[in-house]
Amino acid sequence: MKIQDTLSNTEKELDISKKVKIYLCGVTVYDESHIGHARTIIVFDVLRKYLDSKGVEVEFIQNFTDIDDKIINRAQTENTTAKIISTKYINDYFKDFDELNVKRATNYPKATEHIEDIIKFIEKLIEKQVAYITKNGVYFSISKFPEYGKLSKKKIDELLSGARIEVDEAKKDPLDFAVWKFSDGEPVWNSPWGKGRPGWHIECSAMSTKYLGENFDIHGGGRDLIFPHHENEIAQSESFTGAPFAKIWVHVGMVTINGEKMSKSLGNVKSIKHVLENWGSNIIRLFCLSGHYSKPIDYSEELLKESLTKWRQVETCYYELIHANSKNHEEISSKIKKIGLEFDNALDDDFNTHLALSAFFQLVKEANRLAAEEKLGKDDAQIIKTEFERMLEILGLTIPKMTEDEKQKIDDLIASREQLRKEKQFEDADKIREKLNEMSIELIDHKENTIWMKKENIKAEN
RNA sequence: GGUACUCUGGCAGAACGGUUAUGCGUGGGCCUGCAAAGCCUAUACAAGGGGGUUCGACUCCCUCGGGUACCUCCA
Repeated sequence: MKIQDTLSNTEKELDISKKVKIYLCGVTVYDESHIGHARTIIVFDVLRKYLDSKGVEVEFIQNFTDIDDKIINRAQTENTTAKIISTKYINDYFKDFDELNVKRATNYPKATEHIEDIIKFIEKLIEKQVAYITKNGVYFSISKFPEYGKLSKKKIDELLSGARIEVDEAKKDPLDFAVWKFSDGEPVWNSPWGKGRPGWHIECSAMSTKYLGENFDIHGGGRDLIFPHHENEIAQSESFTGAPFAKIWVHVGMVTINGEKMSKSLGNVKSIKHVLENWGSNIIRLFCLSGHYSKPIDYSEELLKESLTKWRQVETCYYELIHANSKNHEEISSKIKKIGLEFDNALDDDFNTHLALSAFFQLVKEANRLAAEEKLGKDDAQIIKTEFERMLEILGLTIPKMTEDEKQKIDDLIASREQLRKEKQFEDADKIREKLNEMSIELIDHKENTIWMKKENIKAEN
């Protein structure tokens, strides 16, 4: 499997002959998660499920930044503690992402629970003389890391001319960044240098090393983390170990709204909760996977509607497959195999989920075609269903399960409708159909039989 | 201002130095008691502008322009 690496700007082969170790920069828990977070995390979720499906063991670490100025500010305005704020939003996070059918990470380390590790990390940086102490805190000295800027492809003098860097006379270089900030206010921890709290970037260096070792396979996050976050992580970690940090850097493009970035100031942030309520998890996942992960994707009703159309086809396909009972038959196994290969090839080639989805929809179309032509036999359906379910699992799409009781009830209603139709009592027959519609059950009349499908209720559709 | 990425038909989005992408949408049809769903079929002569290389460029090179992101916290 090849993946584009931001650092070398080339495609790199991911070694799947042994356990794959992934570190994903998660969220700062000071507010609701939004659709941008969802995209990054869903992309990594599919990557992970794909590796799972190939039998590759994956260790997946995703941090929570639970100490940060924004959390503290929020706590102050709400007259509460940072701990309460971060706990609340971590709970919200799990609620949202469980509903999005994202598999839980191997571990979700939190900055506040790794202060010891962070302090040890900083101690070594000081020992190696790449970090120094000022009256404000402990700073990493970028002049001690000659390769600074290699990830973001920035030159140090160009960064300086950006002129938007706050001046701190105590720092040796304006670009030096804090690994430890002195502070008296809560929350606060003791350190060998004085009371305070960790800087932002240090937690990821300390925690990734702790859980995954010095050199792991993939380090990822949103594109906006390339600078300064990941650049600084590289500087710290490679200074610490003297060895290369992550093997492959993967960055997921931004979600824009009408071509603009989502931001609080523009007031265009779409929370996951809100979008879930209107569209549900399947549509969101299809939407997030509809473009190449590295490119921006524009959030629009039109695109979501397109995903909805596709989802309806998928639902139909599923119910055609489980009800298939045609006596006719068409040889399809080689075709299905080919589509499955296309799906895998797409993902192997820099994780092209758009092409993988089109392979998936080809499969759906093939099944629906056979059903329409009354040629979907039980055995054929089984062959297609195996492949269909494999893809569904990797993409993280879910078709709601129904109880046997519900199914029986539906079958009974269909049987009485059939009777009425035979007796040409169409008005009464249609009443039953309407009644089923109200239960989100849609009937599909085939020549030989009538089958039903349960349509997911999508609020935005109404 | 700098840096990175990007610019394909109404929208989304591929491949490839020379062949129809594909999907959504739209038109028509099939199926049906009627619907719905689904299927079939037709439909776009697209490549930001300008140059160049080439027998031939959407694909390579140069240049101009547009967009987004980053340069400050951000997935």
